[in-house]
Amino acid sequence: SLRKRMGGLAANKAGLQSVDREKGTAFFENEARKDEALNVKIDKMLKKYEFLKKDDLSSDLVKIDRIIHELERDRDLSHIIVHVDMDAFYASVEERDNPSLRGKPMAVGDTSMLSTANYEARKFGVRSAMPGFIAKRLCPNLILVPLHFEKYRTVSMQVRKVFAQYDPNFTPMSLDEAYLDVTEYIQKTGRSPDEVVQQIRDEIFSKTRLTASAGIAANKLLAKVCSDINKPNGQYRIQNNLDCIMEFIRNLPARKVSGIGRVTERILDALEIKTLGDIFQKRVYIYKIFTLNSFQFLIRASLGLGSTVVKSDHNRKSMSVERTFAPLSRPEDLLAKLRELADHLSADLKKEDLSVSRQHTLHGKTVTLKFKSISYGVTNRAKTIPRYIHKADDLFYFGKQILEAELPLN
DNA sequence: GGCCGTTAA
DNA sequence: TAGTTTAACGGCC
Repeated sequence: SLRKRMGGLAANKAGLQSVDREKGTAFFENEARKDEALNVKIDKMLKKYEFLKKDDLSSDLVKIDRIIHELERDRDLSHIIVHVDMDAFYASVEERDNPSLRGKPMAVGDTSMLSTANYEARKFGVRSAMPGFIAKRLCPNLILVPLHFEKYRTVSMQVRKVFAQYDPNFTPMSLDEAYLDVTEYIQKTGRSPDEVVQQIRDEIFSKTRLTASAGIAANKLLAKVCSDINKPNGQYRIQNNLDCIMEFIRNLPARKVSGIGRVTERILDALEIKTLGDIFQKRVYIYKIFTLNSFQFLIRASLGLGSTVVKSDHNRKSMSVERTFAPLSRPEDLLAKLRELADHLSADLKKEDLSVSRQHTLHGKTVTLKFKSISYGVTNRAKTIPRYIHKADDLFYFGKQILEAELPLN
């Protein structure tokens, strides 16, 4: 599909949580609304949980343990998977190229949003995805450096060249992160996983003067958790051995698993689940309360199971562009904004077409418009077209239909 | 198919 | 003064 998005109507100040959010702003009000909605959802789950506690769930448990037996039977410990993650990537690139920044709290981004903070700044509670003006209050001496994407892309290409030598089919996850399957390389060279990964990191450093951290394990889920353990500039391995994996998993906070975020953490917490070990213990309740899909995901995590497939080919499913801008409500202003976005998106489409050296390989049939209101509420409106489009005029035309159906805004 | 929510970087 | 952007996926209707 193809999505066309339109950011809207931004404004205001800040919200709060502990240090980084302030009460009494539209942003905070919106956060509070979302929070309340989550509380309601959690309450419902909790009610169900209290009922289930009184039930006899032994037949469910039999069913579940049959599922688990099958998962266990398919466990694959034959791969050595590596997750490599550059340390504070954008910030490190900026420090490298301007040594006067070293040792000082610094973040890459602007007053409205930060991409990365260096470790000095993190000591003050400055985090990525934090607005720069909030960060400035936490750390008045914080130096803000604007983004230099071209530079990060160049560095990323250098790093990827290193990866390719160890696994030609490595999976890049972003400019600064990738999964590698080094099983073959290790068989070929007869060297140890730790040694090989140390060498990858050394090579990255000698090519870029930047440090990376890495996790080594039997699958991607575990490797990803591991790459965080000795960050920055370190690596950690879980042996390809069931006992080692289980030992590692048992007391691991659920939140460490990629895919378990703030909301899922809070839901699990309400069910008295903190660690992956707890997930396994309470598997019957998870089975009864969550969808089958979510149950499968959580139970696999609790067993330390994860994908061992590392491949480079990737099919994009959508492309989008969005902007947050000062409040607008006049139709002609909104249409002008839509025009900009349509032009921008079609240019992005074309750029990717050219990089594959073909013409108009990318096209889509669903156009989505995203609206953000002055109260920070977000709504999407989509329309699927009976043909494929890619031209700016077509994006604008169908975007306009969606927009006009929503007018007047507010 | 449409819309919403969650997650991640 | 000021709270992003892009992509993917799941759930539900």
